[in-house]
Amino acid sequence: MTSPAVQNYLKAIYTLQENQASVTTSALAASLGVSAASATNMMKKLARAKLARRAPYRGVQLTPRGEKMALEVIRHHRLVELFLTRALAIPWESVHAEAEKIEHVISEDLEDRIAAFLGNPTRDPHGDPIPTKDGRVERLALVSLLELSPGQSATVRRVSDHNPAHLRLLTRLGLTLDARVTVLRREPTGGPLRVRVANTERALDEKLAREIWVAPTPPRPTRRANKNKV
Amino acid sequence: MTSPAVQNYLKAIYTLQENQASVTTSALAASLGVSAASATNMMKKLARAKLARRAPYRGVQLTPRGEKMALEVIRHHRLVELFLTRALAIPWESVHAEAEKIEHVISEDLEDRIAAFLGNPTRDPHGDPIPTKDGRVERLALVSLLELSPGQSATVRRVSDHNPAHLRLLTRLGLTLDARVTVLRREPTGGPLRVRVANTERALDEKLAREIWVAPTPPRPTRRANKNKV
DNA sequence: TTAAAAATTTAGCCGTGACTAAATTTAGTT
DNA sequence: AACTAAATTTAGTCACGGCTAAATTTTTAA
Ligand SMILES: [Mn+2]
Ligand SMILES: [Mn+2]
Ligand SMILES: [Mn+2]
Ligand SMILES: [Mn+2]
Repeated sequence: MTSPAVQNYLKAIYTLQENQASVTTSALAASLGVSAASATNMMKKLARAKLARRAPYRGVQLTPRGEKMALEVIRHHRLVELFLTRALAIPWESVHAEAEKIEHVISEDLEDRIAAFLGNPTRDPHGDPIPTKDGRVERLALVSLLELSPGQSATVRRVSDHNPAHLRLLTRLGLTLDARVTVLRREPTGGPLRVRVANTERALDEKLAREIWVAPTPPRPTRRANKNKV
Repeated sequence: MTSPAVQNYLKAIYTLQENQASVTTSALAASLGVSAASATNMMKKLARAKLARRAPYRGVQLTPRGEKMALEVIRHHRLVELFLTRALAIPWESVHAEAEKIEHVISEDLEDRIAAFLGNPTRDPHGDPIPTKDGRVERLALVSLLELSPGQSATVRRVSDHNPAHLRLLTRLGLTLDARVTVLRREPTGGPLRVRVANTERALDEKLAREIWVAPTPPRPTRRANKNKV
């Protein structure tokens, strides 16, 4: 019923809304690689369809209906990604591009079968949460690796999936999901981040480090009380 | 590069060419559920693109390039069908509709991985041959079950995949691929065909029987020479 | 052979989702 | 407060792939 174009706009708005409450024409246009005029057009269309609210010159916000539809597409996307890695052993840097197309064409029935096959998973291959069928998403409380201070340890929980080259690099560095990483030091502004992964010291480009999301390990307890783990 | 619409027309022309050398505007339009005017338009476009030759009022024929492209889409379709049955146990009556959409969006790389996963199969779940990557298709020498004379036995090798209800019925009747079937008798014109499958007598609608393609079993050898099997 | 019927093409239109260029509004200076 | 720069919207266009209605060609039947 809704076209791939509409689905892509909804998805993009949803994602951009994680940072800004209202999504700006130029942000949306940039995110989709489309002219500002095209974005304006579609924003109006979404508003007409009650999928978004729009204030001219002020951007759009998804309505509950729009958000639900965005989450449905995102669910398709992430299920397909995970399915491709699981069923065909496709590397994590390649699944995004395929899912970007397949997400628009699978039926609800196929979605359900894929989800069942995967055991109703909650995370995609890059650590992104998979929305439930009724449109609920876990909100991950993670920090970028870049935000850790020297000495802090953390576990990799999510990585950006948009740049295949980055993902290949992360694989080579051992920075895959659930990997333990310790920040050693930060070189001068804009310089690389030095970290230790699997007992090897690595230098991470700031751009790359920003795409790695981690759960910090609580600071090593001081002396007594060593067994307060759950 | 080529749109889903173009791919669907190429596929339809290819399929219709199995019967008529030149594909007629109305046949094409009917096969795609589109107006004759729309078919004419696209036929011109395909001719312009050198994917088909066209003589006004006389129909179209695929060029070698057009045929190659048609076979590529058909390969995608049949690989996807088989993959869905194998990887997700989706019943054979449901895979066609899904494949009809997915065929247009998978990359060459994904195609290759699916083919490898399936062990480079040569038949889809309905017995249709899967074209090779370089565009070769096996031409099956089968006859419709309807054409057998009473007493003849045969093996089911291919069934039409377009009608899910028919496929479900065939499953219930045991008329799946490689099933042995014997024609008992034909009721008066238009009447059902009586057959035996798995030691049960069944009545098949003419319409249904026409969609079942079989390899006839050579007539029972007379007396001597009973072991000439390979 | 000719008239009627059927098939095909042409003409003109529409919605979708892009685009560029121009107009307008908003945001940031001095 | 007034300009200027940046962002956004409007206006107008395009390709695509549909459609209907009318014109034309081919086929069939009288
Ligand atoms: Mn869904
Ligand atoms: Mn992705
Ligand atoms: Mn291919
Ligand atoms: Mn099929």
